[in-house]
Amino acid sequence: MRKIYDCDRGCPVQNTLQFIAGKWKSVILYHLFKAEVLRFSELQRRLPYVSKRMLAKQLAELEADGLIIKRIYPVIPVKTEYRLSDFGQSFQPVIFAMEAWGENYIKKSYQGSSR
Amino acid sequence: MRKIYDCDRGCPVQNTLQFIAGKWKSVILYHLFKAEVLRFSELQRRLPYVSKRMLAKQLAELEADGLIIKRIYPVIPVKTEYRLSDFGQSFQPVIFAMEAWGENYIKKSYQGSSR
DNA sequence: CAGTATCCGAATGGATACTG
DNA sequence: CAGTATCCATTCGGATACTG
Repeated sequence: MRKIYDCDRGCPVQNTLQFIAGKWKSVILYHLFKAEVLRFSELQRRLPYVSKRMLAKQLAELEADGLIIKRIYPVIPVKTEYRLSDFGQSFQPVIFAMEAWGENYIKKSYQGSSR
Repeated sequence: MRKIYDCDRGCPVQNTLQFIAGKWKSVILYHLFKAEVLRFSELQRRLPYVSKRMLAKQLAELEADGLIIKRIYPVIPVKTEYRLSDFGQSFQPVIFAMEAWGENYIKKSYQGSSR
């Protein structure tokens, strides 16, 4: 993902994936849809299994692709905030479809045998 | 993806991703939604930028997870067919949301400046 | 606080050759 | 045809230490 040479420009799904297929991108977007605004440390708390290094990298890519907006407050210690851009907002149907599937899956898993 | 230790069991999106986050899985599913049944070679033609090795691996994982069904015909040369299982079908809303986003993106890209 | 730099082992994935 | 096996370069990603 991200690289143009491994993306089929004619395939709609590929076009979508080039933006959200990063290892943790969909989850980051999901949390931003839920919370509107999140600081770096708040994202860390929501994704405890993701290293700081990876989180920073995924956020940088999302920002470079224009899905999220980073706001830095020049205070000490530094404070940053991340939120979805309009472009990022446009992925709502995709992320919410994932959420819906996952919620249904969890529900069924608790009711008895999964799938 | 795939590994339990990098999946937050409480996050719906993570639950979904553990099945479809493989590098080419969503695209494979997408083509199976479109075509119903596809042979290995037909999938290769639809994903020319994916190596045979990778395609086989992704298909094996999708089958192991129960999203697709593989049918082997004992003829020479061998013939195999892949199709979605009911479980695989359940991802339709997710895959179609990706398709819809991608189609809209492509349309806008051709109309003028992208995003 | 919010990162970045460096080191380094682990995993990824292409190319090629081989098989029933 | 539909894979699998092997080799090997590249990338990934964790741990740790450092910075404005």
